[in-house]
Amino acid sequence: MTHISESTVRRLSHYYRVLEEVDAEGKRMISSQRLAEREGVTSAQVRKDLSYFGSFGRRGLGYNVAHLRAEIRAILGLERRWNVAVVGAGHIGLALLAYRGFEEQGFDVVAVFDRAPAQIGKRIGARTVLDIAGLPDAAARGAFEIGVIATPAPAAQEVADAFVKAGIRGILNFAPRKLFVPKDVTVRNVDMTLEFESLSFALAQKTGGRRRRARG
Amino acid sequence: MTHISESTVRRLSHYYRVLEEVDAEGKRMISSQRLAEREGVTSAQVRKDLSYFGSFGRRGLGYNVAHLRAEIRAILGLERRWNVAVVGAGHIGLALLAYRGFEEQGFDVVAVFDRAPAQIGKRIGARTVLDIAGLPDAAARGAFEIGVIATPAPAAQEVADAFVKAGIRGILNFAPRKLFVPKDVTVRNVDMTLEFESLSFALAQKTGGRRRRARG
DNA sequence: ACCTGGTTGTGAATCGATTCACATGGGGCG
DNA sequence: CGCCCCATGTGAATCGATTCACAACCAGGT
Repeated sequence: MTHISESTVRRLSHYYRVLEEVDAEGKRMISSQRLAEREGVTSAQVRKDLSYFGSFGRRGLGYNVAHLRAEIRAILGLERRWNVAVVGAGHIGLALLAYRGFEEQGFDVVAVFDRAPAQIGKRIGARTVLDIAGLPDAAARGAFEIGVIATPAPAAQEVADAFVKAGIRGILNFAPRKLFVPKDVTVRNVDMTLEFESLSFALAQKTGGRRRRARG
Repeated sequence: MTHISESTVRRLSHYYRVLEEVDAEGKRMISSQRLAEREGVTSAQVRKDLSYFGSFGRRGLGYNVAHLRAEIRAILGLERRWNVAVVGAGHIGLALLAYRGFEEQGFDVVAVFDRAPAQIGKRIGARTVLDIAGLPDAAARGAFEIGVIATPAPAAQEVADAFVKAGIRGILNFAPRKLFVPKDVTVRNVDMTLEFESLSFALAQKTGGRRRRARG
């Protein structure tokens, strides 16, 4: 398949959400134009994104909401459920465990690992924090397909290496550190500090009248 | 100033982190090459990013670590502290409040708002959950410059509108919904479900041998 | 003072993603 | 049936970001 850009995949997720809503509103058909408006992109963008995977619409009519929704669901691999292991039982790890939204979308957090003896054995809802030493076995057993890194930055690469070694090929990284992994492993990063800094930059630009390129 | 792309700003944040580490390691100088390696980008990218703001290096020598760090700090607007208000005292809101990392980088969560009477008045660490009705006054008083939306999706746009009306120009949105704001307001989105879906897509591609463009 | 090895800063070239624009196909109505 | 309006799917054009490649520069050694 011609390579699909990350932006396209992200937009597909967005379209999927809009379609869920539109479906709930009882609408049968939707045009690329209206789908686009709800996500703040152009209609050509919507059509181009979809065209990478097939042609799902009907000229003159638009897209059948339920059908397109099912197609995107299949494209995104959401027809099955995915098991997720979280490493790090700190604040982010706990928030992930407490949040039910992922289960609704097909992602089940089936295990939590930590390194600190103080954490191991602790119960969190229905789950027990496991010793990180057990990670390779659990992964080998096929207990999960996605690994989440919710540790402090210094431990992140180490945990990533453990995931990779255990055969995990999808990693969600919350640690503010670039991870190096083989190219058949996919990493997505969520870095809230970076988002705050990005806002800080934008605000400083606006208010500060930031100086131009100071040469010399 | 020639428009700075979001990617450039994000990379600056990354460089800043690397410089903190390198500084802690006691190194005086660093080349664009080595700075690049640690973030998995090219040295030309590093130099180009920096060149938008000035020329901070010395040919033949590289960059002075402490100096470059200070420059990026200034560029990102991190020389001052920023006050943050969080709307939504659910799991994400609580995780943000519990995490100390933001304070270290200069972001103080000074207020938490919620709509539900059951939440209002509740104490969270040193803070008390406030009635959302008080948001405009607090913002008008200049109590905070950045707003975080940690509500369920249906409430997100409404909260964004309230922030905008109150003069807030930087919003961090955790709700899985596109926000529409005037163009002088900056929004950054953190959407964990979307990241999971992006991983799901990648994994499905790998294992499934996903079908090609099905025409007709 | 000159040469050598190293590194920046940046215009030009390349690459990839977005947008344009239109031929193609579809339904409804008279 | 024939006409009109509508909306998709997609090649071509555009736009923006990344990478290339090299002149300019720096320090240290001889």
